[in-house]
Amino acid sequence: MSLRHSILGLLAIRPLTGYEIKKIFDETLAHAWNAYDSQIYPELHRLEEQGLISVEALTDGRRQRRVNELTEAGRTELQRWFEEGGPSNRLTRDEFLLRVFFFGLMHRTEQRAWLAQERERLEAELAAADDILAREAIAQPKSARGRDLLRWQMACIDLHVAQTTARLEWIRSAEKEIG
Amino acid sequence: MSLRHSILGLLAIRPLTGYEIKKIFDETLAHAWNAYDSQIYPELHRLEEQGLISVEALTDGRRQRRVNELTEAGRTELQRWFEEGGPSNRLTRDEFLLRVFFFGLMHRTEQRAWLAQERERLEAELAAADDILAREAIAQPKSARGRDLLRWQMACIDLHVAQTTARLEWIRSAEKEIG
DNA sequence: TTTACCATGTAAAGAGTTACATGATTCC
DNA sequence: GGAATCATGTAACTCTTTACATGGTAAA
Repeated sequence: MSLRHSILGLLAIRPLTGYEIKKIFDETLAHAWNAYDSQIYPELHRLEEQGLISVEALTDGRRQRRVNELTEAGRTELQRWFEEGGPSNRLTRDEFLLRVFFFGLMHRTEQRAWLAQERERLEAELAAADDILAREAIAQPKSARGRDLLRWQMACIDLHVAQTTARLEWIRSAEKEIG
Repeated sequence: MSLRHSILGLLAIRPLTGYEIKKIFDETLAHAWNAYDSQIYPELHRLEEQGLISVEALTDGRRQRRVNELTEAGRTELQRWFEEGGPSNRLTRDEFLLRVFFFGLMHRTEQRAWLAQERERLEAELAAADDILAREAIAQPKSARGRDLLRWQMACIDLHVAQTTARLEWIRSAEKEIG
């Protein structure tokens, strides 16, 4: 149930609409967790039903928005998640590694084509991550809390960058080896 | 549909029973892909229905085994997967990174406890990977094909180790920073 | 005889993906 | 007037997880 906690976590920072949540998922949180609208909106309704968030339905002019805010019960649940620490027993599922595992079954040309494609994809991903890091580097949150939050959010992207870089280097050396 | 292709890939090496497939998943392939028995057995039945594998039901004594073998159609499908290269649009879902993202919301003690727990988990994982690598290093496949297959399988684990090491180093530096 | 391993599944619930559906507002 | 963005959803399907269920064989 990490979708649930990723939403509760965002709402612990400030109240948000479903649309804003999706934007944060796509822009910043994408390196750690992401979800489709069609998963987010129903989950918000479930959270409301269970009293973990409260919703204020606004109608500015004729446009409707639902602002979601964490309740005390929601804050408690988030805290529980932090404390549980979680065994995180999830089985690994990584299509990239799966293809590498079966690389010996592929033809040389297929190997080359796939490596080149993945290299380009990862390079683009790294560039996008660098953009975010550069943009946030000039952000000057006013509160100490804001600084602390941002610092770890950036650390999360840093780690993702480090892992992606390891993968990219693996690709480059594999490309050299194959020739 | 990567479960399907991970199974077809294994059967391209040699015919296997569901039980053997699960063992390979757990021992070697676990670094790339894994699945529960309850997912593997039904998938084998679907693959048979669709003619991608053929099954020989054996009864040694009173014990039953179903040996699964790739058909020509199965080999074609696997080849299609290799060629398609795949956009692999999957959204990222990494509970580790998710927790890091929200680290600023956690208390110092929770941060410390969680980092220590994850560090131990990853250290154990690395040790297990090293075991496999050491075991396979002394394996001497007879055919050139066998050597090539094994080489990339080990490369897959190497990459997983590199990524895990990056994560572990991040944890260690985070632990130092928190104090 | 009991433990570890071999061997195969079903059922129900939960999570994620794709496709469909609608309409308002803002900026060029 | 059209494109981009704001804004919220439902339905159907697929994939994954957890729990349940059964029985054989080999070695200590």
